Amino acid sequence: MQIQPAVPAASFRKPAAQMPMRPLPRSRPAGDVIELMGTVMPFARNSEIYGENEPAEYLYKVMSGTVRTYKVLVDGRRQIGAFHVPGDVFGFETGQEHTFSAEAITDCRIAVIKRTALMAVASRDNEVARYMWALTARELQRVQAHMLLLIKSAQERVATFLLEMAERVSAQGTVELAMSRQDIADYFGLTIETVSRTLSQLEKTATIEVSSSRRIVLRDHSALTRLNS
Amino acid sequence: MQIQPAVPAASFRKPAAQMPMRPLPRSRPAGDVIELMGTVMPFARNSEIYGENEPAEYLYKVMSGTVRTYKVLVDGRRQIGAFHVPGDVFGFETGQEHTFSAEAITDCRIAVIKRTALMAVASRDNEVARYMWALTARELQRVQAHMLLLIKSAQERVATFLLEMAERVSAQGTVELAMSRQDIADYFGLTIETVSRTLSQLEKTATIEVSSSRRIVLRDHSALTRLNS
DNA sequence: CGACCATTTGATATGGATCAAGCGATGTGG
DNA sequence: CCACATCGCTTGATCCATATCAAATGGTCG
Repeated sequence: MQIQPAVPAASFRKPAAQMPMRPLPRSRPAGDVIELMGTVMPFARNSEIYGENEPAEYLYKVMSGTVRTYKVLVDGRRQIGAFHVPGDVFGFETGQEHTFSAEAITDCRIAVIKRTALMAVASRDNEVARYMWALTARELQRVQAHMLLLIKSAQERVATFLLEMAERVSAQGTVELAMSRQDIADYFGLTIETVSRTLSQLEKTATIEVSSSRRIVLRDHSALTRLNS
Repeated sequence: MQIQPAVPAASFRKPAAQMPMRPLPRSRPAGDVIELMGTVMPFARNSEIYGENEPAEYLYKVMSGTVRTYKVLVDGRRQIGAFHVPGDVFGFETGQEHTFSAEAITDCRIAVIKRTALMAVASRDNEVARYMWALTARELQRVQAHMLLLIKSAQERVATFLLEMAERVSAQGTVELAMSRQDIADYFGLTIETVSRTLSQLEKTATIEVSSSRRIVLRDHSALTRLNS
C-alpha cells in the first residue's frame, strides 16, 4: 500500500474558496450541518489532513474510513490524541491553529467545511451554535476519560480500548482494527511490545481471540468490563 | 487546623434561590460576569464545594484560596483533575451533573452563580455566550496538556508542575504550595514517595531549593524548562 | 521466491511502586 | 514547660510492571 495519497495532498488541503455553500435547510438536525454545507473529499491512506500549527481554517467530519490525530513530542515520541471513525467531527480548534496533526489511517472520505462559514451560520442559528459548543464539551469529556486511563495498567488501557472500539465499529462482538499496534501503543503511551503481549495475555485467558492481527473477537465482554473497572 | 468547615458545608452548597441577581452591567468585560452576578461565599479548608454526580446547578470562581477537583476511582485511588487558584472558573459542566468533586484546599472565598441565570444572560448577550464557550475550550486545552504530561517521566511532570505553579502563584521565583505531597502525587498519578524523591533530586542538582516543604525556590528556571521539554 | 514490514515472543534493564523506618513540625494534656 | 502523640514528609530497601534490546515468525506484494 502506498504512502503517497492517491492525488497530491496539497490539492485537498485548500478547497477552492469559491466552493458552493448550500444554505442549511432548517428542517435537518444541527449535527448534519457539516456534510450539508461542506464538500466531501477523499484522502488516501497515511496522507496528512492537516498539520500541527497550521491555521485551523476548516472543520472535518469522517464519512468513511478512520483518522488519527497526533502530536510529535520533542523527544521524538508520538502521542495519538484520538481515533476518529465515521460520524466523528474533528479539527475543531478554539485557537487560530491546530494543536494536533491529523492523518488518514485508511483511505477516507471526509466532509470539509470552512470554519468561518460555520461560524456565520452559528451566529444566526442558535441550534447550530449550541451544537458547536456541545462538540467542544464532548471532546473535553473524551479527553478527561482518556486522561484517567493513562494512570491505569496496560491491561486496563487495552481492555478499555477494545470495548470502546467495539462500541464504535464492531459487528457482533468482532472488532476490525484500522490502526496498527504502533498506533495503539502511541494512543496509550505504551510500546508495541506491551500492547502485543497484553493482547496475547487476554487471549490466553480466553477473554478475546486474535483471529488475525487486526481482527479481534471479544469472547468475554464482562471480563473486559471488569478490567475496565 | 480543623478538618471541619467553619460552618456546616451543607449551608454553602445550596445558596438561597431568592439570592439577589444584579443585572450584568454592559460596560464590564464578560469575564467579570460571575463575580458581578454571583454571591461570594467562604469555604473552610478541606470542605466540599460540590460532589461528583451532584446536579451541576452552579458555576464557581475562586476569589481567594486554592481548590482541587478530583475523582475517586473504583480501585480507591484519587485522581486530581485540576488545582484552581484565584481568577479560575470551575464547576463548568456540560452534562447535568458534575463529573468531578471539588474541595477547598485552603480556606477560600468563592463566587457562586446559578447556571440557569448565566445561561439566560448568555442567550441574550453574545459576548457572554462566547466567553462561556471559551472557558470550555480553555479547559479542553488544559486537559490535553495534562494528558501529554502523564506519559512523561516523574521529573518532567514535577518540573512542569513547578513551572506552572510559578506562573500562577509565584512571587519572584518562590512558589508557595497550598497542596500536600499527596495532592501533587494524585495530580500526576505518582506516589508521595516519588514526588518527594524527585524534589530532593532537583534540589541536589541545584535546580530548586526546598526551603520548607511547602515553599520552593526555583533556582535554575532554564533547567526546569529543559526538563519540561 | 524473496524482500519487506508488522507482529509476536524472549531476555534483561529500569523507573517508579511498595513496604518500612526515621525525622521534624505542630499540637495536646499533664 | 515538657513529654508525647500525630501528621506530613523524607529516605532506604526491595519488588514489579513496563521499557528496551534482540530475534523469530508471518503476512503481503513485487
